[in-house]
Amino acid sequence: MPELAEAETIRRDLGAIYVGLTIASVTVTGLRSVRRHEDPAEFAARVRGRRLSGAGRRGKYLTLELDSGDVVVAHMGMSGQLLVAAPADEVARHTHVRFAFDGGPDLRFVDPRTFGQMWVTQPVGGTIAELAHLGFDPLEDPDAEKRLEMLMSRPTKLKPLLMDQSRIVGIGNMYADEILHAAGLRPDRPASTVSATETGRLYRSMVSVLEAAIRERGSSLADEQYRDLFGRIGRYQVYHRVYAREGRPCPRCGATVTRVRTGGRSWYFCPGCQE
DNA sequence: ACAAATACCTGTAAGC
DNA sequence: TGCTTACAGGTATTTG
Repeated sequence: MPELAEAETIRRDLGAIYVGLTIASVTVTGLRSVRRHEDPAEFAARVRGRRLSGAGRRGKYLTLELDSGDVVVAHMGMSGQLLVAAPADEVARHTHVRFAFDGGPDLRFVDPRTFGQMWVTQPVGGTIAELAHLGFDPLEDPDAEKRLEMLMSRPTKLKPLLMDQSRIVGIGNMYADEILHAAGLRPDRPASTVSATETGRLYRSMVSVLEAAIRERGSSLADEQYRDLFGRIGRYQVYHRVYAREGRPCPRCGATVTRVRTGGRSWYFCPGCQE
């Protein structure tokens, strides 16, 4: 469930709490969460006893760098949470993986829908093979604006384009709608019809929405499924202008926010000021 | 190349 | 009070 802003919030807190600490033990109780490993014991054995040397992010994927050179890659899927816990704390329902640290709190992976997963892998020349298909980061890549411009020659509709992780990473259903509203562009607009001026606006909207969302520690919706490491909800949902606001007035032009369903997914936009 | 539907799961809310 | 249905931020794969 976390998109870029939520993953980035988790990454920063993970780094602050756990980098430098050694993983004392790993307990896997949910086999599906480590499904890339044939044997969950192999995952645990490769991680146990290693010191965490860094906490990174590639799109919505979190990367926990180990002193062995291995990297634990984690994706929250729709419902995954990484939570700090005291060793004595009761183990919550749907807890699939537990890490105990020397001189630090436990880290627990809780994921009811089990779309999330984690695995350990060895990067080759700094590249994680399983993440090699991912596109550019809208905030981290210094050439992000130019790369976005290059994508605009395609006939693809803007929303699926923004959400395509092989082109741009980190943007999901929610932030795609918010970014397109901020840019004043309809989600079904073919990218190839977007002018240079509009592309500039799209780029700046992408940056400003994502940066603001990170400042507010991400978005938690009505179900409050997104939680940070400490179990706290985000604050950016307060600033949402179209997402999950069907039937309400657009804060910019007053027209009624519309929802259309396609591909089993909801698209929210304002028919008044997005063109 | 692109668009839409489906599969993978569980939990919750809404409707009857 | 049940029971059924729709829906939920993710990715990957299949079908048209």
